[in-house]
Amino acid sequence: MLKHSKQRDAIFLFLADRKDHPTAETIYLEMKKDYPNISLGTVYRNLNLLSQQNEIQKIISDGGPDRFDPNTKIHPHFFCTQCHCVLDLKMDEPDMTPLAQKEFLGTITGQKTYFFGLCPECKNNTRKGD
Amino acid sequence: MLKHSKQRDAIFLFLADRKDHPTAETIYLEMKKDYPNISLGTVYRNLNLLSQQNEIQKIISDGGPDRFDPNTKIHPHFFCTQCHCVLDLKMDEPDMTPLAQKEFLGTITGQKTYFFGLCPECKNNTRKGD
DNA sequence: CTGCATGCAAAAACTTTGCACCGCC
DNA sequence: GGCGGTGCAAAGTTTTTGCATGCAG
Repeated sequence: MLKHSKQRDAIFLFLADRKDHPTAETIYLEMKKDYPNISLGTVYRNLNLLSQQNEIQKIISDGGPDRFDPNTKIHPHFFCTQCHCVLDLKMDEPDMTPLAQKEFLGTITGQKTYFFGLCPECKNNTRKGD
Repeated sequence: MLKHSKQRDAIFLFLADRKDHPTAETIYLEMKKDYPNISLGTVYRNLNLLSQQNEIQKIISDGGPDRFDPNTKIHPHFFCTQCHCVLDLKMDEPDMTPLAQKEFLGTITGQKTYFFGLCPECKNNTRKGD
């Protein structure tokens, strides 16, 4: 179990309230309002510590900065290729590890699933002729 | 359809023979043997072009450099947390897009699934007491 | 006091890009 | 000759890290 520190607890609590999968930079800027002296390095250090302890989840992204999710359950994320938003995606049976483990000789301990496409909003705003 | 160029074709053909999901750097170094003047920028440019055209697949990784796979079908990859190798993982029903699309109001056009854990080799080499 | 955590800034790691030149059609 | 592709190097972006200081137990 990870020890506690003021900043680490604050980062964890801050993230717990967010459903928008913020980046380290966003977290840093937002936290500065309450902790004016906090540094970006500390934010990165603690986000990495927390995700290593599986207290938060790191969302790896292609190109842009990584994002962070307070929900550590295995669940897929959706990346909009147009507006670049990142959404949670609800589906039955998101955990494919039992199925994947069946034919695999190693040991599976984690899974990340990402979908790509147009988010509901971009889909509606995109009409023929655009 | 993407036009052809000597280097682009060579990169594509080089990758087609590899099953180890090399990084851009590896591809660059290996290709230098046959194309001594090729540059890392060209390798990156063409790998990006090819993956945008879905002629190859980019494997996003946490921390390390991205990797590239000649197999563009939806299939999961496995990252060993110990030796950091990247393997293809065989499983039934790797394409979850129909299931994910069912409850999602946007449009899903792609999927990437990554598993993490110990690869078969590392599992065997890790015994109690290590 | 002791040790871990922090702030700061520099550096590292990876990737993209501007530009002049080259080669193909 | 025109145009896209290339090589080179510089710059960009994101993340990590070394080090002196700070704070909690």
